[in-house]
Amino acid sequence: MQHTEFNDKQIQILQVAEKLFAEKGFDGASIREISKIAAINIAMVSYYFGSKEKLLESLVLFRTSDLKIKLENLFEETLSPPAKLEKFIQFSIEKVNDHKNMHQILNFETSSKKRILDSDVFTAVKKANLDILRNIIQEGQHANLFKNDVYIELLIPTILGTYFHFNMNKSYNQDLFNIKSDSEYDSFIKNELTNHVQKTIKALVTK
Amino acid sequence: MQHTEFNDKQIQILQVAEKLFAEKGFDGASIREISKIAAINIAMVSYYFGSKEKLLESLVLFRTSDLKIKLENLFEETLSPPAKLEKFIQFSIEKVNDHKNMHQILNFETSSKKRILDSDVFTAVKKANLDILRNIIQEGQHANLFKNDVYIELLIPTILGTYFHFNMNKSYNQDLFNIKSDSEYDSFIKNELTNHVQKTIKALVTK
DNA sequence: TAAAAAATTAAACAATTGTTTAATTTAAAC
DNA sequence: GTTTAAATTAAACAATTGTTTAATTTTTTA
Repeated sequence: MQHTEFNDKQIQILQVAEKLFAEKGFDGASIREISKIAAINIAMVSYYFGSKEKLLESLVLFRTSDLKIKLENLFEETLSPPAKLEKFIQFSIEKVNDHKNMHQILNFETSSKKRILDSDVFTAVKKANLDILRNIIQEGQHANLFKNDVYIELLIPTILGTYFHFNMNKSYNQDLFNIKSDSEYDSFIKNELTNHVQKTIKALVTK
Repeated sequence: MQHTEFNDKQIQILQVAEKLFAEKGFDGASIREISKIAAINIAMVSYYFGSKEKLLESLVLFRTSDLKIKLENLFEETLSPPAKLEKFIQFSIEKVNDHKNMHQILNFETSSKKRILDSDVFTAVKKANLDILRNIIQEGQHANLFKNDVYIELLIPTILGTYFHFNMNKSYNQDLFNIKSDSEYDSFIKNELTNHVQKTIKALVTK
């Protein structure tokens, strides 16, 4: 399946598969369960996608465009480097949180030694985002606002790692921060956590 | 299985299981494969542990003591708060990296909605470590070295999240940082990455 | 409306899964 | 040395897995 043209029923299957793969892992989610929840016959998965593995590949293909964070225009804007940096962090966390199920799947699959996901696309996306951040930092350095010894490549692990770690320990954090609902959790990420990361990175790079 | 007394053969099985669970996930690793690599009969797993799920529980029990980072004495030492903070970060990353397989399993299992791991032990360990960090920060605040508006609870996600994110994108990072071997990767974590996290946290909390 | 294509279904398929059995070997106890 | 317990084995077990079949229904095409 090379093109990204999926019909309604296929999209329905992909959405259920995304949820279950994220919740139970690729091996933990069965086609029968996916079919049941998606309210389709078991054979339809093979009919549409060929196999379970190809279903995963289709899902990745289906979501790939969403993963491409469009931040290029951010660099064009007439904002100060610190303001750009703030926005970069906010948008990054926001985007990743919007597609948390897909990222949960990718985090497992890319570190799993069972299946090899063609990661060229993700590598390209990651490198593109890194370049944007690099431009922001360098612009700030030329403006004499940022330090010159910033390890730019390690900023991304701190920005996204903070988010991922927070999300991977959801129930623990819900207890620790007294967060009761899922929407409240999302709100905490959008406000407190994002703010924390922004402060952290700015403290690190600002002169 | 309540006590932590495992014989040699049991430990052998647990070690292989830990490796395969980490590499392929709990559902992705089969008892037959574990048995084959551990060079034991398939029935021995049931004989010793009861079931595959209980094997996982035993594994968690087996490794739980290792997860308890003994940092209490660190707080006793006559070091400056910044030095203590540095050591806390170094020890934390070191310990987690030493038990990366176990943490890989736990990261997946605790966020999985399929099996519910009794996480009371981990919660206790996490809270104990958080208390140690809290003490260090507060000591630094009293000494007028650290800021007063530090969001202590969010420091851990940044410290460990940076590490986890770096490890979850191993092949990408090996390419990005031109790291060729596994030992070189460990060395990078021990030096560059740890140093980056130390700098980051210190920049955030230092006045 | 008739023919062709696509979609959907229930059933069967073979392979793999975790688990148990019952017999045998090894080790420990007396 | 005999008896008892523990360890180990190959085989069978039932359940679940992903996948395919072949028949049927629905939709599209002409």
